[in-house]
Amino acid sequence: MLSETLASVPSESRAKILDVAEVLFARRGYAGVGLREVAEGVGLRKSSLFHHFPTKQGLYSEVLGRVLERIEVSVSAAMRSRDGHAERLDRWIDAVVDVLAEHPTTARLALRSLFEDDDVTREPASPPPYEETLARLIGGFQKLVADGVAAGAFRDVSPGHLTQTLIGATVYHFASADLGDEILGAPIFSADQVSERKRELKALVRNGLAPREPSTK
Amino acid sequence: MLSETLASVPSESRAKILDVAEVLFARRGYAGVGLREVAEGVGLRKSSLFHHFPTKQGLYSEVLGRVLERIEVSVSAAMRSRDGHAERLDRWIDAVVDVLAEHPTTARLALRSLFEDDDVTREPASPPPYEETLARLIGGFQKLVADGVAAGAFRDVSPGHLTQTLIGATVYHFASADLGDEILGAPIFSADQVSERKRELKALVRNGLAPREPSTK
DNA sequence: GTCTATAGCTAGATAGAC
DNA sequence: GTCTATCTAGCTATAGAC
Repeated sequence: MLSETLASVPSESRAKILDVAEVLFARRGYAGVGLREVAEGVGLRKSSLFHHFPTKQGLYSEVLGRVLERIEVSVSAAMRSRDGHAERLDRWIDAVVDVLAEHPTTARLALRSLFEDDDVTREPASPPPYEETLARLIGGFQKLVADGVAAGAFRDVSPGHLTQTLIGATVYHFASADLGDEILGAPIFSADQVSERKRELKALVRNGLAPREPSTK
Repeated sequence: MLSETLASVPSESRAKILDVAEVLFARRGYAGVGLREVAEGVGLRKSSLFHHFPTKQGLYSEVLGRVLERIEVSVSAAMRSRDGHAERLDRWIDAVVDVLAEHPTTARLALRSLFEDDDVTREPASPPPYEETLARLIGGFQKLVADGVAAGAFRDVSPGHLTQTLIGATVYHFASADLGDEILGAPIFSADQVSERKRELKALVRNGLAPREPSTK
């Protein structure tokens, strides 16, 4: 237990490598980044990286895993509440937007993990370790929507399609960088635009999912 | 004029190269694809590609250009109508979903052009030729929303944020491949799921953008 | 844990025969 | 227009000294 605690403290180099690699992989993807470039960013020689990460694939997997776990921590914390379905959906949006807005790398890497799935990590037939995290994240959201529909809090939407829509609306948005800035006319990562993103999304979803007959209220 | 018509007929090899490259670039991105692989798919030797496309960057730019023009043709045809704002928004969604659903490569390449912008084509400082097409597409949609808001057809949403949301909801959706299939429990490119995508999106947007007080209607 | 050196390979691109 | 042959440069990864 004690030794595990000590062992789980990453060496300084290891943490630095992960940080540098995260920035580069986010920008240019797995194939677009060379380990030489990573090493230079860290201040090491290329071959020293192999002491900490035996393969490039392994490094990439760990980078993706860290990012997805970061998202899951934020989201699962926000969904523990016992509020109504609409409120929990609001909090899901808040949590996802906040965690994606925190670091410019997060959404880009998450997006790559969502649509590049098999082709980057394709050579080893083993399933990537971060897929489990991803499945939990998506499953949790889908259940929230399905429960809300069943309870009559939302109109009869397809949980799967709404999931896809909200992933696109959050992850794509914060991955869009320069183009997003141009479309909004302001930096997407600025505090103003981040909170406006939350407001706009929550309003669209609240209105879009409201049951047809405003029955009880 | 006549010579231009003749010259604009692409040689068979040229067209084949573009087709093969489109599939590969969609799957693995610019850096992830080697020209040897492209040549093999076409049935040529690697060096023969350079007769048709002097650089890899040029080939990639042409592939992206074709894809974005394909989208623009479909979308601009659908928006020529003189209907109301809500109806034109419906048609925009129909057109975008249809063109993205037609070929599995389209959305993936479009997505790459949207969020990888500067980093793939980064070395030559010249602006990529397909950016103009992209700007027209996005500008057209933003104007439609802004006009609809000004006319009172939609509630007071941010055109920029809605643009981002709908790009994500359409382009990301059809780029998500295996994961999308898993989330929907059915192939995203199947006819059923394509028309359900249209229904779900149009319903969400119609309800989500409806003015607060159902005034005139 | 970091280094130098290097293996082994593939990349994009060019030269020139046919 | 396609080919073979080749150039230069980059890549991931390994070996072994310190």
